Amino acid sequence: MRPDDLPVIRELELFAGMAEDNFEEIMQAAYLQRFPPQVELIAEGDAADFLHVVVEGSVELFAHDNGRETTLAIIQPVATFILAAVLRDAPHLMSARTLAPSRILMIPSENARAVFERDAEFARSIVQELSIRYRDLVKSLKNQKLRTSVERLANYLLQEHEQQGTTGVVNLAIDKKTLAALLGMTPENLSRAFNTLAPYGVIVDGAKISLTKVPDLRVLAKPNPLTDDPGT
Amino acid sequence: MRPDDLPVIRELELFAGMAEDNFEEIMQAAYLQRFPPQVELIAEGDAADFLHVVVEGSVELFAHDNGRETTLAIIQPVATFILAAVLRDAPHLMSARTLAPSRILMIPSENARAVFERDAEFARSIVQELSIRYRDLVKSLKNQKLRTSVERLANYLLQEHEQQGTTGVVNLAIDKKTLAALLGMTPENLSRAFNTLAPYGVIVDGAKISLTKVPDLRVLAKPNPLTDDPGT
DNA sequence: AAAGCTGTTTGATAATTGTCAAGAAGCCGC
DNA sequence: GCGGCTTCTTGACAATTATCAAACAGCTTT
Repeated sequence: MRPDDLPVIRELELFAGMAEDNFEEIMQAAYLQRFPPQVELIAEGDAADFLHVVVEGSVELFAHDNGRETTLAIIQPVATFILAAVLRDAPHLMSARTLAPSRILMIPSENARAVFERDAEFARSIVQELSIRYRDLVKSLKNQKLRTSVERLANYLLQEHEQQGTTGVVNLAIDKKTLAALLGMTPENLSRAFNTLAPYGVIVDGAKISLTKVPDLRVLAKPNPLTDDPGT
Repeated sequence: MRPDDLPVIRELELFAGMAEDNFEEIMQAAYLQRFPPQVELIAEGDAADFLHVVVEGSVELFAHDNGRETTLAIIQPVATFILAAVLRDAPHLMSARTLAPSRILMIPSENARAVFERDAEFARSIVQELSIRYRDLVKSLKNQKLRTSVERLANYLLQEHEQQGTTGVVNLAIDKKTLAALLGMTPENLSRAFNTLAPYGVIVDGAKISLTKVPDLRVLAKPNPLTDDPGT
């Protein structure tokens, strides 16, 4: 592990409050590994042997059923994933693969659970983290059930637009195939959805999306904090 | 509160392990109330003032967006709901209404959080409960994104069939309008989905559904523990 | 029994989304 | 530069799902 990685991980909300010696115990059992893109880190149905932390790069959580595949979330650094499976010592419900070259911290589940049992501050953080993740999932489900694919795309663009600094340009961090899966549609349909949004000032140039009529786009998208705002 | 309610609540996994005096503190601050059907207990956007426990009856969790409404879950006794909002002291993402005449235990959020801060056993239980709920939501999202409406209905019937004792008959506990919303479709479509399942031995007589060709139905539904089995 | 509910079903039609096939655009290695 | 590759887009079509309108069934009320 690089010396400058540790403080960054320490500052993750999940670890920030815990006792120093517990943090050290966890970190000594953990190891940091580099992965190239498109490596499957976790497969659905596997046991949850490690709590994962994306330190660098990005990770896609996806799932199969029925011969189809969908993307459930994209994890950006620095964040943990598959916490619930680790805490319940249950099989993974989702698979995970790297999207970019990534560095992943892997904490053996047993160590994470052991420290959780005795460090009240860590337990509190876990509850907060889980609650946030739960609520984000509720939002995803509402998004999926209550909106059309064009509306989902419009809201995604507005969301990214804000997070990227409201400059009038959105850079897609993931390729369009993955974005389509995340938004619950086929790549062909995503392409058509972008065309549908052209009259609302959405100009596509590869991964660079310009938004020239944000107010119009907002009228179409009808963004709603109770469906869109992540992390609350 | 009825004298025989307390032990039932005490045996909920959420409360089972906690210290007796903490349990008493929570229960003294709480109150149990009766509600007729179709009463809105919680509205989206409201503050999470109480942790709710369905002691008797049933509760529907639903949400609005975009002028549409969908059902996210049906809560059967004895179970808690809206735990995540309470823990984060954040606005509700879902509304809740009684479906049947119900008795609801309402625990002031502050008391729940206070005891959570000091009772490690309670904290542990909350983490387990939250993890289960998180995983159930992942399953709902997979169900919604990876299956057609007919497949969702088929799996719902098989699921209920098992839970009701595998007798060849499923009794719908909720009306078809609500079931349609839960499965993410319109009532008209649910009606047609039942017709589609007729060749697979699904016979509808009001709320009584007979399954005469379960193996055939399973071939169509392709049930998957990682998408269907609740509470793991 | 008639009237008025609510919940459900059916029919006709439209909107949305997916599938299959092919073309276009960009990128990489040689 | 030129293939050869991947990614994305477009077109034609099919499947799925929703919408609107009407009919029907089972209630309760009068």
